[in-house]
Amino acid sequence: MDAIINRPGSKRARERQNGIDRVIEILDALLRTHTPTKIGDLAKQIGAPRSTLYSITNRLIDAGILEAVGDEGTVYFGQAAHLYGRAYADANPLHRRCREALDRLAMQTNATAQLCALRGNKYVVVDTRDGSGVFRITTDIGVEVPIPWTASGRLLLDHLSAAEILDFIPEEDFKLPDGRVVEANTFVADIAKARAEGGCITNGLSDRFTCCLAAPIRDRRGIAVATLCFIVPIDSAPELKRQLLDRLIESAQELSDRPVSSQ
Amino acid sequence: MDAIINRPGSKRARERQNGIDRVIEILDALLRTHTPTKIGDLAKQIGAPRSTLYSITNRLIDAGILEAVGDEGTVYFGQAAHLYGRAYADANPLHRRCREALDRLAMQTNATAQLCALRGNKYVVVDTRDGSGVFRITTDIGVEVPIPWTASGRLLLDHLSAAEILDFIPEEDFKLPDGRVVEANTFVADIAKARAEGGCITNGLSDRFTCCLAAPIRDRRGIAVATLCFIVPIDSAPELKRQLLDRLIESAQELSDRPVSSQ
DNA sequence: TCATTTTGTCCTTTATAGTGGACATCGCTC
DNA sequence: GAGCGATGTCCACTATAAAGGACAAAATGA
Repeated sequence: MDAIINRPGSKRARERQNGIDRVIEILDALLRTHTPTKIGDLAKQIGAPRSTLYSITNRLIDAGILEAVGDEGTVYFGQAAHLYGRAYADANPLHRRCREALDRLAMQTNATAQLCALRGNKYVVVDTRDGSGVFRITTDIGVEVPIPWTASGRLLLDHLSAAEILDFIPEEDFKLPDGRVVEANTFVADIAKARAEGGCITNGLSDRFTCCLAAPIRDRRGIAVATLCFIVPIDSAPELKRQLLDRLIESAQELSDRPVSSQ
Repeated sequence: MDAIINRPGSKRARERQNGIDRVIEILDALLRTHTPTKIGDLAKQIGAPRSTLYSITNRLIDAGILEAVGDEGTVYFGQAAHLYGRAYADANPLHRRCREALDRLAMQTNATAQLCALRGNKYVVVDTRDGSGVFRITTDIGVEVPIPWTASGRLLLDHLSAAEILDFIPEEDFKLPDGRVVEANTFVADIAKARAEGGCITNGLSDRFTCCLAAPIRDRRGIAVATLCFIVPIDSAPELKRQLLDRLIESAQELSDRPVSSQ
């Protein structure tokens, strides 16, 4: 009722799956894979009979939600999916305003500006504006990333207790891509610190060369529903980082709802 | 096999509908309505039992494909839909290149530049760049418009015979919003003329104040899969219109595949 | 060349999900 | 307060769709 939580990847190995659930599994699998995929591979990935997959994907292709890509038997999202997504982005007031903020931030600073949020128990980039600067190690939109790998992740779990945080994040997500492990206690402390400071800076976390700066966008209740962030080279001057973070915090605050009082 | 045709609105009044078809109906209804809608209204629009709609929409909300909007019982597209759509737009090479072309065109000319295509037997705007000029009577992305109302429509049916064209377009779509009726023969002649000239200009068609300029993007087989267009005030100088159209034609040709030869 | 895997389609079976009611709550208006 | 429509939930029934094979054809590799 009040959770921002939906878990697309919740594993229930029912014997016989509902068609709608299969559709959802297919779409999520394609989003994870992030590349056109063969029907047979899709079937394997979601553990469904091939015959079922053929039947469902053909219907989705007819509807334009999926498209047969190029020459060889692979499918990916179709034009209808694009139209649905644009309808969402155009109608959602917060999203609209965030896009404008991203435009401004990227334009003024030449850094890559991103809008990030939770999807299930992962972090995803929802929108990006690539700065005109050369530096560009950017996560693709929609790709799920373990929460502890990110600065934004340290803000988005703001409202949870230490126990809830550790319960929310899968064990294995604390292992960074380079093999290092984020200590649970350190992570919880990071979150508290980020909350106190109203923003977060991480250096060389998800990869060795990037510094991520993030500030929270909050709803009336004070819960962080999204973050604005910058991606800059790790060797940027500390003063510059501080200055960029301040800019993020300012923008994010403008995008936040007034805490409970008026209305 | 070789048709760009999918008819989202094909009316089959089956007694008992498949869940997946219901999902497609729901998504298309929301796209048509283009606004958050109450479950009961959705049920009426697609002719489904309310109980079914509650069950399906709740599942789609869990998956993030739909979202409960604001306070009062309405639903609309959700964040997952946005992510799917971005995945499509980022992965589709033609779409990527078209976006860049739109950016350039809108930037250089200050006019509103659009990417248009067919969806079933209607015309839709797939993407837009609003020019910095004040003039802005823009169709929303994804909203279906009768083909005869548009300049692009006169290019997108290029490859059909007169009979096929008239068979493809619903009778009632020839009636313009102001009550005038586009003569079938005139329309077919318009298409031939547009094909010969490699572009199309319409004045005051879908509304009294706008002039639409369009040029076709073709695949290997020479079929127009999309169009680039400009929206300008109807009283713009003819030389300007001509100049803008030439620019469109040039860009559209660069985006077109080489006609069958190499490869 | 033959062996092996993958692909796309088709068919039968049976668990199940979409129906179409009923029902209790609301929020209206008169 | 009565009358009315809309809302959200629940339940039993049965048409149907997901399943799980089988099959031919195409692709792959040895």
